[in-house]
Amino acid sequence: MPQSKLDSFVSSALKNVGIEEQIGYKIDVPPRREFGDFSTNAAIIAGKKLSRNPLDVAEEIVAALQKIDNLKLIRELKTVKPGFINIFLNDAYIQQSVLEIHKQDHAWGKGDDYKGQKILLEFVSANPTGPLHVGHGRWAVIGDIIGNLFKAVEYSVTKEFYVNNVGNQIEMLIKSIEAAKAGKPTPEGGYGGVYIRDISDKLKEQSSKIKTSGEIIKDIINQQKHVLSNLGIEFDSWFLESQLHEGNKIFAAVQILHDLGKTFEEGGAIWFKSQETGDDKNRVLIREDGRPTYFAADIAYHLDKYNRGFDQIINIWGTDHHGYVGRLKGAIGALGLPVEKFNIIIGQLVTLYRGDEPVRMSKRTGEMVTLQEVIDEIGCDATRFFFAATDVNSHLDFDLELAKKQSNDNPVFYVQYAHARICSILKKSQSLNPKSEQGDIISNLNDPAERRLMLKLLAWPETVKLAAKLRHPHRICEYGKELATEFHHFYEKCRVLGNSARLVLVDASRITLRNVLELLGVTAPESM
RNA sequence: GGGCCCGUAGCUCAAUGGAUAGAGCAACAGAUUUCUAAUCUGUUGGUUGGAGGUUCGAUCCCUCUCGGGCCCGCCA
Repeated sequence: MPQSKLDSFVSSALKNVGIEEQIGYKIDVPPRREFGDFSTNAAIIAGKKLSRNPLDVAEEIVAALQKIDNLKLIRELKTVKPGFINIFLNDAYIQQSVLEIHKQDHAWGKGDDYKGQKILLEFVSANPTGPLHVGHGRWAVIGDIIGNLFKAVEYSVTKEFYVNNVGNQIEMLIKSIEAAKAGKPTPEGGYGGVYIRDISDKLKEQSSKIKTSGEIIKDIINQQKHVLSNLGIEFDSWFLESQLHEGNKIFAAVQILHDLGKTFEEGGAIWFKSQETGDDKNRVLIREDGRPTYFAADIAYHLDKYNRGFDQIINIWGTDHHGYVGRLKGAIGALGLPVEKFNIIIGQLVTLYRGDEPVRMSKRTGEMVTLQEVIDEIGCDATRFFFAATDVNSHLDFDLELAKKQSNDNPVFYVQYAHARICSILKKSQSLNPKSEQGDIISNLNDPAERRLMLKLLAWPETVKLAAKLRHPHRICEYGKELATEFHHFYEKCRVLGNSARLVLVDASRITLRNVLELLGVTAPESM
């Protein structure tokens, strides 16, 4: 597509001015239309490198580009101000590229940049001590879409959910349920809330299949799975912490650290020398009473991930775990594993509001808004789009009132509406115009609105590539909104029915919008 | 006390170091004999928290500062 093609042109033009290496220039869509369809700062950077006037360098690059392209892709080149090169594309090239969209159809936007690389993506990993809440929803959606982005660039992705089904929290859960069953108050540090009562009520029923603590946990996990599936999310792998205990993998991992001289004993406990890796203090691996800590289990878990042979291991964690990042990376390094394969995406938390009032989540009282309630209230599509549309580095204020209220002019509907509108046109065109022919009609697309729409369509593959590289699902949402805007604009300006070239363009828009929504896991309705 | 993230229009958020900082919502004024008005066009709205610095160029990088969120367990 134009941008990647221009990129190869510019990089070979740079050789003509004596720049062979990567200098980190960019090819952008400029802020104003009169600056061209694309622009590059290559001459500015090259000028600095060569200690020459950037404008002179720009002229030379332009001359080289003209020779390379031979007037096929580029209609005009302009050098401006500090040394930008503004690029105007040939209409014919843009028009022909639109035909490419039809050929690629479902593959349109996908690439094979990372073909064959195996990647493990772990996210959500909520404790099986209660229902998923709104906060989990953010990671669920973000993780799922990052997974889709990775697949779009041909990573082989495994989506994994780690279940902490061992430890104090589980014991506390069982105690809380037993207390509720006996009509006693919630124990100190225990869990409250309706779901605890639900479980204890179930336990009282003669017919209930749920009896043991293992079954209680399993039931909670199944409920979590169910909610995720209501959001369109299926994990490839559910990794139970108990597997590590049963397989004796935790002690094995600690043994490796011990053999490498990374542990010591003090106060009856075995410690990891995490201070050597930059931690504030050393951390316990095996407690005084012989039980391993969560940290030890997590080390074993990540060792297991490495042993499964992934090229990249990625975790999505909330910022409440950020302090733990260095420690775990330190342990991985201490094991002699390649730390650079391991990346943790830290996301900011969701603050829930009901109007102006923040809704405090309390474990104790169990006062929380569950993910399922949100899905029930605003629907799967809106929930996904809402969580995906914001950079994970930003705090997200989730106002339930607003989410409900907006459900009618929520951006997701704006994008879906464009798709539905298109389907309606195409349906109508079939009855009016049973044969839509090919040929050179595509060259009739000369209206500015048509051109803008075409250029936006052609930006799709680059958008996917960049979003995958930066792991930024929100860029896909942004693109969806922009494309919908361009389409609606085009629709107002240009009558489609009876115009074969425009029908081709509309169908290309349909394909692109559908692929956008597909990547986001949002339905692409044919009517609304 | 130490660390991580954030601060952009009234509100919710965009902007891979680029050109005159953009959308949606809200407010105001318009557009429908016409392919879906869940749409479009226009107006109002900004010292990018503040002060320095680096750079041809800073919302973005560095230093300081103010404000907000989160973390600093032999919890998970």
